[in-house]
Amino acid sequence: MKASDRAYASLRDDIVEWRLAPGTVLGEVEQAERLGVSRTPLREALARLTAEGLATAQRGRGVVVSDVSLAHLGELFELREALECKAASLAAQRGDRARFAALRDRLLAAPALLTDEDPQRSEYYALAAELDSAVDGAIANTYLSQSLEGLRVHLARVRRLAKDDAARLRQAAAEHAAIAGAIAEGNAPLAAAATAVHLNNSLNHIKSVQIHLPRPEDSTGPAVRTVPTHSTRPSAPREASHG
Amino acid sequence: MKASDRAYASLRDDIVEWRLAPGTVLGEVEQAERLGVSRTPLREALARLTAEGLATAQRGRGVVVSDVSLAHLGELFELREALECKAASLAAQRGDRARFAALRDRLLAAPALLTDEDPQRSEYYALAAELDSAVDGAIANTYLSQSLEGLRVHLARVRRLAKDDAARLRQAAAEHAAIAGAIAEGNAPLAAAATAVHLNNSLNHIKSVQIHLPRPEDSTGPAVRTVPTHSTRPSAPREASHG
DNA sequence: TTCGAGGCTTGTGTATACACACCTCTCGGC
DNA sequence: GCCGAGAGGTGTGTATACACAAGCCTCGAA
Repeated sequence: MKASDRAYASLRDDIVEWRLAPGTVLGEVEQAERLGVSRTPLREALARLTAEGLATAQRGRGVVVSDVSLAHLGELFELREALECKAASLAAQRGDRARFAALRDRLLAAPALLTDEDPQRSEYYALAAELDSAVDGAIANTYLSQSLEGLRVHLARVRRLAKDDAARLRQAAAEHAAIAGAIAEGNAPLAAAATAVHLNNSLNHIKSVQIHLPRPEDSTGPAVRTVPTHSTRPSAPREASHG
Repeated sequence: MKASDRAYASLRDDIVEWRLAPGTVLGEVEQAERLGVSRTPLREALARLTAEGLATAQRGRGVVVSDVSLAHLGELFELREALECKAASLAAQRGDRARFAALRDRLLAAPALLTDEDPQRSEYYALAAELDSAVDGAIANTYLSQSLEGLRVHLARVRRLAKDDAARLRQAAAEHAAIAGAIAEGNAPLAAAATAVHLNNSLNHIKSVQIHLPRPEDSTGPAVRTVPTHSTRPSAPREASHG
């Protein structure tokens, strides 16, 4: 594997797993030494992270780990609603119904996975990822799939804010099952609606749990895509409204 | 300005303006010499292009200008519908109504801009860009704005396929005016619907004009985002269905 | 004591050199 | 005559050195 790939994967994991906190300055020399690569591949890794929105290039200070805040969370979920509702709708039109029916049944049985023996809930999250993957395959749209993929990186990072308890995960499993069921029935509007419901509940859950976040005022500006030379709006985002 | 920025901007323009055709191999040494920069900043430029989806990294052959085909166009417009409908909806909820009312009126008067003295239709496209910009400002969502911005690069490239005539542009202006009007009224569902109508008409227009495209079979795989190591699906996309 | 200017230090931006991998062409063997 | 292996060449991947810009600390003057 290329050194730049290793550096990218390592930094990406460190950010998603919160080993690198938001606001951390990613000095080229420092990170290059830490990861055991030279500055050239590290710069490529930083460029990819910046393009993905996990890091932000700041004038003079170099690249810093991008901020995550409740304010940005509303924005993130608005984009998520746009993409995932569309994806669910397309999957309902094009997907393999049997596959989604099977996923629905497994999701309905998911509460059994939430045992004390799996504190990481890895089995549950694997099942949710399987649904994501099935939707990806069903929509047959590279642009949309890759946008979703880019979004999921941010969502994995945000998951640490959610502090999902067993009750919430049971509810989420039911919501996922509803989505899978709607897709299995080929009911596109229902699939989109079920997705909207699920996202709304997810966001409300995170908001109810996480009232305060570190550094809500220092907005380094989130980014979900490469932005050539683009304005980073410092204003406060409004309340997200789903409907 | 940094050399990498210059290289990026230059290559980006060359691709969007079709001076670099799809499938063109962007050799590092060759392009570095052509643009008068060293390989290091050029590699950064190529990485940004690849992240944006204008170029695709191919194993062994380096980076090539990504392909554009009618098949991919349907996928692109599906993503566009997801993002722009959401954006229009949010703008209707949050936008400055007077601003959009003014835009609506100017768009209704836009057919007067389509004179023979402006074969590039630059005034018209500037007005359309102004609507985009107003929506961007109104939605107050950095994630969504940047996703839209990334999309517009591809749309500018595709515009060359559209061969918009005056009749189509007059119709498009009316559709844009409908969108602006719905936003001005604060009617979110109507704004989304008007956007869906406009996109559907745009896509159908392009399809009706461009039946055949160069190299529809050699699918180098489009990408609208950075993709770490991601599957490029070779299958043919289905018909886009809007509504 | 405070403000400003200048030098130092740190870090990014760029160029270039080197290593390695893959592709290709050719030659030899079957 | 065809297939395979090896050598050469092209091009990417990586490391490193150098230049420059920005920030900071310090020293001097008001």
